[in-house]
Amino acid sequence: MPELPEVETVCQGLKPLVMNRLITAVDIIEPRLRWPVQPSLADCLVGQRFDAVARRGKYIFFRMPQGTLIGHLGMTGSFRLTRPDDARKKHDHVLITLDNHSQLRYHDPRRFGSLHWTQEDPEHHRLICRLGPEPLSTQFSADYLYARLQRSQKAVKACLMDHHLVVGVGNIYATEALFLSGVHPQRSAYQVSLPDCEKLYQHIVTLLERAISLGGTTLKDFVNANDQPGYFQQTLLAYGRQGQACSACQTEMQSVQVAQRSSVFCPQCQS
DNA sequence: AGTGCGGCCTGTCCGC
DNA sequence: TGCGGACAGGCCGCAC
Repeated sequence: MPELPEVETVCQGLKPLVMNRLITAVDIIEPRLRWPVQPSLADCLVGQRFDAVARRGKYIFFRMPQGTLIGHLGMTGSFRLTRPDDARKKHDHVLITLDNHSQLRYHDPRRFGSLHWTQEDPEHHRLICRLGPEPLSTQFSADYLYARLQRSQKAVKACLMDHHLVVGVGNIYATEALFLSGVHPQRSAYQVSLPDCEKLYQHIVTLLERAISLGGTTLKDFVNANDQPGYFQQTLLAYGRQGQACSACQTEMQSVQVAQRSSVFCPQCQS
């Protein structure tokens, strides 16, 4: 499942492959994604050239002269570069043919991802304009986190995963940051102290930065791989470890539902 | 206004 | 071995 670091890696990997390439054809094989792909997408894209590839949260911006293609990978989405005549794989939904005899393919078994074309500034797009700050920007800080948590009755984990508060913190990183900070996922947001916010902030940043740097090491061949990066799974201390011993105190890790997401925690270390 | 939940999907895993 | 059902997950949009 692509989290922010994977999306960042995807962007950096795609950039040299598509930059300045002209789109010569677009085939929409399966329009039923998270939102139906606009039928006009093909007409909009043909003749456009890739000016830039950028990330905002978990969204990818493909900037072109007359608009921007906004992509989201959902749970299982991926882009890969193929030859136009390569056999289509199951769940290859959108094929974008480039002028150098290559083809950019959007592949997504669960179809939780999306593709949108917009002519306006993508920052003004309805899916983008209300997003919170980037976690690795100066807009995000312990003080900001504290101020936002103070005015919420929700569970702290639900807040961390709320993209209107901060983007790019999914279930994995929220679970890990809470464990490393000793904060119970179900604690009310307004009961998280400033020192705890400083810990949470620092762990979120460190986790994301480390994952991005590790993602970078596999950057070269990711377009050919499925999106199952194994690197972070080796270092996960809480996510997916229910029933196992806590790495710090050996207490059995437990799991609760928070905002419809499984949340693993150590009942001894987190309160 | 803030919060909670339904729904969109398929691959994987489990029990029978 | 085959089959059905539960589960996982990002995130919008609706209902309360």
